[in-house]
Amino acid sequence: MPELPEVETIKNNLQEILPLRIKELELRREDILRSRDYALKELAGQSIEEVSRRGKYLILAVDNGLFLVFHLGMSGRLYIQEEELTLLEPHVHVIIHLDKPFKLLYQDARRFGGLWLLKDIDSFFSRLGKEPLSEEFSPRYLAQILKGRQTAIKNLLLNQSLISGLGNIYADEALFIAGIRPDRKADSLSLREIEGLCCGIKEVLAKSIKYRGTTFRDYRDGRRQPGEFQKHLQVYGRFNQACPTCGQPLKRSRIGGRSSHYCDKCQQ
DNA sequence: CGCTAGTCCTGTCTGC
DNA sequence: TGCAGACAGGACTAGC
Repeated sequence: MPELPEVETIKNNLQEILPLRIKELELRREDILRSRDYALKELAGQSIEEVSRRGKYLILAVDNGLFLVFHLGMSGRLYIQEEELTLLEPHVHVIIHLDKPFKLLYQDARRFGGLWLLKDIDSFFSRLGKEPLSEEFSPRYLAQILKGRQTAIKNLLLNQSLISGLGNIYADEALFIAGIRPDRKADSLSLREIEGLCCGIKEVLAKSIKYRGTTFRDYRDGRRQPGEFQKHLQVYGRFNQACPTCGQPLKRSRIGGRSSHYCDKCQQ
């Protein structure tokens, strides 16, 4: 699914077309709306002035203080389509009709994603951990959240209440950059390894944003274009292929129910 | 509290 | 070609 770099890319796409005046939000499947602090009708005639991201969530700020929050789950897409193009792809669950020659579509085959209509986003996002690209996300913070944890480091990187925005792809890539096996107990990392991991996380996320995210299958950006970072992945999805550093075939195993990709030789 | 396994969905790929 | 089963980028929960 879209992880931090993919959601950031969509955010950047949408920022270029602001402001967006909403004519109507058409909800084509009720269960996509996860919770609601206000009625859909309140959105009519309002304008979206600001788009932001928190973890893997995309936040559209409406000018009367309301918020539209999307999470794209595994297969969600949020993209613009010309207004006169009435033919819809399957699984388009939300259409935001705009005062412009295009509309904003939310498409999600697996429906793990969803939409929240919120008045107070602070409490909604209070359960999320630090943003990995922020200055606050430091080796010191990482050391603090690893301390005493017996779970595999990979599991910890995916825990959104500790670090918000990392998913399976970038967790594997960051661990490879840092030379740390994904099944290492979190508590067993040295300070040096923690520093390397902190750098690795920031590095891989920043680079992926530069390449507009990773498209394995489903992901598309706000213009419905695939990303390019899949060409730069070093371990994810490369089971049995040569390690980019040492040439040995890469390994794959299951950690916390998720597939993990790593090099037996380069990661300790 | 920490952690694991199961669950929600559909689409795609693999192997028989 | 058909079909069953595994698997997929996430996150919540029940239960130990």
